[in-house]
Amino acid sequence: MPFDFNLISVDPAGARLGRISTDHGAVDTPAFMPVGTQGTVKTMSSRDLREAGASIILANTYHLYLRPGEKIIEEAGGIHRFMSWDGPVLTDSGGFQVLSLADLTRIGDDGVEFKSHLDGSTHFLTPERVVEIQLSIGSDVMMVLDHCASYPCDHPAAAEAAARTALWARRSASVGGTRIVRGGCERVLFGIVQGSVYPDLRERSCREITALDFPGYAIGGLSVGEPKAETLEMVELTARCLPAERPRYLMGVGFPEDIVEGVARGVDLFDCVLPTRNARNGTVFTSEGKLVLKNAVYARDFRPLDSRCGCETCRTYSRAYLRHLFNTGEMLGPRLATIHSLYFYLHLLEEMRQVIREQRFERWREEFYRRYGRSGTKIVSRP
RNA sequence: UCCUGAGUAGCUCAAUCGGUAGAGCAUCCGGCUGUUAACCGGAGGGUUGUAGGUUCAAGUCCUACCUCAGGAG
Repeated sequence: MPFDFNLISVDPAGARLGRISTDHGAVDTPAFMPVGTQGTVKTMSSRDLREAGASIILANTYHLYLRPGEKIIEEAGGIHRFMSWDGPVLTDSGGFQVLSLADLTRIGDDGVEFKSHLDGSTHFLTPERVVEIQLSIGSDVMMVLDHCASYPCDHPAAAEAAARTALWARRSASVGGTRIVRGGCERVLFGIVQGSVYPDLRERSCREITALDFPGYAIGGLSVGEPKAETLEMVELTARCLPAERPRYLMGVGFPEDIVEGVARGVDLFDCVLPTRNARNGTVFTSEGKLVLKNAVYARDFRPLDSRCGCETCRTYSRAYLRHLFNTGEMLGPRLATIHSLYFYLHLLEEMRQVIREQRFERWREEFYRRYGRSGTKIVSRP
């Protein structure tokens, strides 16, 4: 089945229900993509991911290119076979690494020069080369190489990054178009909108990118340090400029409340390291807010992490036990915490799909905040 | 009983010629947004075994005692 996006319904509030079809299966949207940068969602097996409710995962072109190298993944039969994940895979282009590895990069209109964070070797990546690498990796959704500007970023610099992103989008699409059939599977290329926090730049970027007719569009360069109100304003504005019949992907977002607000503004796809990274570092997300496992209050708290959760961790283990695992440095701790937080995220999205289907997203959102807290960062009730 | 060595933060140890006590771990608390992250940051915590002495000044030098370890008998 070729790539397709079917917009099923739109809630009166603006939230969208849809379905993405790929040769590796379907993704009901709005959806959250667990981040598996190096071809693994840290601590999670493929079966764990399925049981947590994942339908699509994200991997990173830059990291896989450095290690093990895209040729090895190609020899293995592609990323799906290599990591034994038969669902859809989206690969990020490495555009974010332009920002996160800023000390090791030099950027020009031709492309980006990376100094490998592993061995210091230098690599020059062009937008064309990044598409070719992703074709070798075998992802279902490829992202164009973009220039993700830092924050704060003045207007001229943001304009330059957005213009470069548009130039690179054209060059990316010139490799084989925006839909490429390879190995019996259709691979699609998503464009990325930039423009920092400047409405005029966001609008211009939208026009330039959508002119290239990508099968999907990402909103990039947000949640890089700007105030939340600005993030939401940019999401809202950008979503309005994007074609309704194509999926919209808000890159790198976010906290549960950020995702709820993104869905409310018509976003279909999200990814973020927060549920996995924070879990490994001892903080999990629950229906009542975040829970910092290492805190002493949980030493004798024998309740599950989240009484409303049905994950393996919550069905089997207590807060006190998880705290013990973290305090002793046992590796089961990060694993059980990751299982929980991903389950929580993925089921939060499932819940949102349900209420959009039933046209009651707005009321549900109020209920969510009553339980979770407006700030979304409160410590859950003490024992 | 004698000889030698050692007693400093909860633990393991630093501290120059005598100059006004630090670190790692542990504890407690934060942070983490397209992963350079099982990571990073902060805080609390001391009558330096006890009692004297020398000195402007003692964790440091001297005396006695206490405790521990090793050795001798």
